[in-house]
Amino acid sequence: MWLSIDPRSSVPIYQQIVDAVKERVAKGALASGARLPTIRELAVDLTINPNTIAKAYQELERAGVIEVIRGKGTFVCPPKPAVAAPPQMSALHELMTRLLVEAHHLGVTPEYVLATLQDMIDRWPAKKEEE
Amino acid sequence: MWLSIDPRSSVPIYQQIVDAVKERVAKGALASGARLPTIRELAVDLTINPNTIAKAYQELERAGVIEVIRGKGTFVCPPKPAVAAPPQMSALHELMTRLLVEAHHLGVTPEYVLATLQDMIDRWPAKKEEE
DNA sequence: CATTTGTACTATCACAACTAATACAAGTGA
DNA sequence: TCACTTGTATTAGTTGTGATAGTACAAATG
Repeated sequence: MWLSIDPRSSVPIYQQIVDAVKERVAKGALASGARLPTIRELAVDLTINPNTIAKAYQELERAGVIEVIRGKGTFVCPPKPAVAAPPQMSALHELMTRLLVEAHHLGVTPEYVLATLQDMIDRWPAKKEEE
Repeated sequence: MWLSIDPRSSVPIYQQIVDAVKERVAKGALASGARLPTIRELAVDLTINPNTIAKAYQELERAGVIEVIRGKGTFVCPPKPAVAAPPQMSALHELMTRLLVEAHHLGVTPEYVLATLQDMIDRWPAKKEEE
């Protein structure tokens, strides 16, 4: 299947699902319009409660990542138009601060972080260069 | 004072303390050798239970950020030597992935993330240029 | 040796995550 | 229209974590 969950992780199951779907969409592994498994299917597949899947899907819908249609299923939303600095930029800012703070305590220089991030972007699966 | 805690946050209090201290150390606001408040002082100051502070300090000690000495107090550890790629690099890798994934769903381009991070590094309080 | 500082332990409360079971609502498709 | 599929809602119960409270202990200071 396309999802692996660790029930023993301290990260809630529904959050793991949210993160996994977000990452797959961002990397292009789940294209716009793709259909996700139904709540009941996924529940059987991962042997977890349907309510937990439902919670994850609701979270993803609030984030604007998927669209949920009763009787049909759930689908990946079209990508947002690129924006320079959205109001939620502070969330990204916070992530970046945490990144630099963690790096500092691991003895990693900011320059190395920057270079590694650049490299990661270059290798990003959904790169548009070849389109 | 030097710490503000939000008891209503979903982030555990002890975690807020850990994050705040780590950030201050990384930014140079808490220099190596600086003495932190005693557990009991902080507990009174923040009107929270001493056990909670103790938990935060233990976590910080495990992370190698502070050194705890009975009868004396707790002190900021000397900085780690700069390293290219430590074994814990995967933790940073994960943070960077999350950063790029979140950016994608906010409609922010990787290039903008990179530029903002560069800017953030330039403005980092503990910059060594003027030494 | 009194004091200061951190450590350890046990009990208790509150809350969030998860499970479970059931009933309901809305759209599909013949 | 009607059986079916799909998501939604509700209620109840279990479990684990965070936090409080109180007490006792250990180690270094001066």
